[in-house]
This record gives sequence, C-alpha cells and structure tokens, in this order.
Amino acid sequence: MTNKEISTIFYEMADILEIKEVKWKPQAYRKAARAIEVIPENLSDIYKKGGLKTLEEIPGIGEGIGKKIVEYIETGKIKKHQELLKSLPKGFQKLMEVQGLGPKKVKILLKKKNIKNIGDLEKALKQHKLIGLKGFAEKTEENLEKGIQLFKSGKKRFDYSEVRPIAESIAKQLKKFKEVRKIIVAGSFRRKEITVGDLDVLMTAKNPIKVMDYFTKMPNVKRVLAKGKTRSAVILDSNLQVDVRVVEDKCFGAALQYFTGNKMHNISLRKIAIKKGFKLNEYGVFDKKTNQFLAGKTEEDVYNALGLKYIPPEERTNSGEIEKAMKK
DNA sequence: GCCGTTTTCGGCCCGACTGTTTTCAGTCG
Repeated sequence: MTNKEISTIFYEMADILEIKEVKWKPQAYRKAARAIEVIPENLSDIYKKGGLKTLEEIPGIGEGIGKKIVEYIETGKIKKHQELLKSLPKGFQKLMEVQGLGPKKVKILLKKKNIKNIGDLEKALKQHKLIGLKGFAEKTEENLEKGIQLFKSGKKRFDYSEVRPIAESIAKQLKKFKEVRKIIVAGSFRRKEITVGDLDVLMTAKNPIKVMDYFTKMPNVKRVLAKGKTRSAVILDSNLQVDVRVVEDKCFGAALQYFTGNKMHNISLRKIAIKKGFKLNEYGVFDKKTNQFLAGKTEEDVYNALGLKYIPPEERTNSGEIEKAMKK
C-alpha cells in the first residue's frame, strides 16, 4: 500500500464530485490528496503507530477522509470511491485530463452528445459534431484536437536532471533579449523537486509585450497555449510546458514567492496574511482596508511582512516550514 | 469534507487568459 495509490483515488474522487457539481468536497479531497503526496512516511505505518487520531493530525485530513484511509488500509478499497466510479461511464473522468476540458464542458459532452471517453470525443471532433453546443465553436474544436494529441503523447513529469539543461537554455535565450532585465525559473524547478511538471519563468522587462512576442516565437516552441500582456504559456518540442510571467520590479519578490509555491504553502501564507489584516497575491503584501502596498520587492520582504523568517525554496512544501519560520 | 487566537457554523485563494457572447463563464495555475 503506497501513499501514491491513496492520493490517486482522492484525486479521482475529486474529479467525479466536481462533474457532479458537489460543492466544496472536490477541494477537500484534492487538498487531502496533495497533503498525502508530500508526506514522506507511509500512511499505513502512521496508522499502525497512532491510529485514526494520528492520521487526522495531518492538515487537510479530518474524520471523513481519515476513515476512508483506514478503510483502504484494511480492505484495499474505498466503497465511496467505487460508488462514484460506477455512477459515471468507464473512463469518463479521463476526459477532464484533456487540456481545455473541465467539469462543465465534460458534462455537456455527455448529456448532449453521449460522449463517454476520449475515443468518442475524437470521433465527434472528426465529424465536427460539437459545433453549436454551448461553449463549443471552431476554435474550441481546434484546441481540443491539440489537447487530445498532447494527452496521447503523455503528459509525464520530467526528472529534475532532465529539465535542468532545458531551463538553463531558455533562461539564456531570454536573457539575450535586451528588453529582459531579471529572469529566474521558479516553480517546482526552483524547489528542486525530484520531478518537474512544467517550468515557470519569471521576468522583469522594459516592454512585456515584446518579450511575449519573442518568447512565443522561440525556435523550440511547438505550440502556443496562451499569450497575453503579462502571462504566456507554450509547449516545447520536448513536450515540456513553459509558463512565463512578466512583472514590475517592485513586485518581483512577491511574484517570485508566489510562483515558487508550492500551492499549499502559498495558501497557508495567504491565510496568515488575512489574519494580520493584509492581503497577499503575486503583486505584493497589501493592507486589506486601504490597499496600501506594504512589501513585495524581495522575497525576504514578503516573508518578513508576514512575521516570518525567510524560507528557502526547497522547503516550501507546507510541511511544517511555516511554523518553524514564525518569529517568537 | 475541513477547519477555527473573531467561528462548532459558515466560510472555503485569487487573478489572467480564452472563446464565446454581447458582458461573462469556464479553465488554468
């Protein structure tokens, strides 16, 4: 029994619940799944040592999910999970993994066109059967076709050692462009995770629009997913996704903090900010009432404004580092 | 379903981009 098995089940349950438009539970299951993923200890060992109560000490795991973990440890399955799986056609929630499809669109596909899996979707796309559905037009068709291709080529995570040369080469290419001032690759790469899902590149630049033009036209770009004034995303020939953001100098620290994550770490920080009467986003720490800018130029500024010591990127996983950084 | 140094009820992070629509819902990170 591995933690990975259980987190996969909870992710799956979250997807199905989302399609069923159940409120809040999807977030809860996802939060639990993410928490389980980053725990180094095996859940069944934790359970054997301390029982259900110890499982419930893990942030994001309460009575309901705790009991389901116990059920899996003892029986090898979770009844609620199997019920949810049965309530939808087999392979249906896989559709959510196609880029551009979320719970709403996937539901429309099933209801209006009886599309139950990726194969059905491919067929319908070839025959242009989706045009006319609410939210589906020509461009959507095009994007879904690309999304399926991408899905088939396998959206795997890359080993850190594998992406490192790619990340360095991208940073080098962008640095050569004179508009770019500061550049750093954030995300799971900066946290030096064992595997990296995509690259988050953060920059400050004189003319963001020009930088976006330059970035989306780099020679190893296979596909442009999005291109805006401050954010863009592409897929490289290697199938690695790269997101870039351009921010102002005074926000660089806040943005760097925000895009270095991880997600749970950031949510915890934002909650601390709220408690102090602040608001934290990628642009800085602000006074909630007056909206006055309080910090954001450097990461140290951001952590200090929240009453925390600086936390190195590798430790930002929401596994006790925040408590440790709280100043007495 | 989880959680609490204002809460055991009633909130639940937040902003950018796209495509479709005629002002916004859905998706993503």
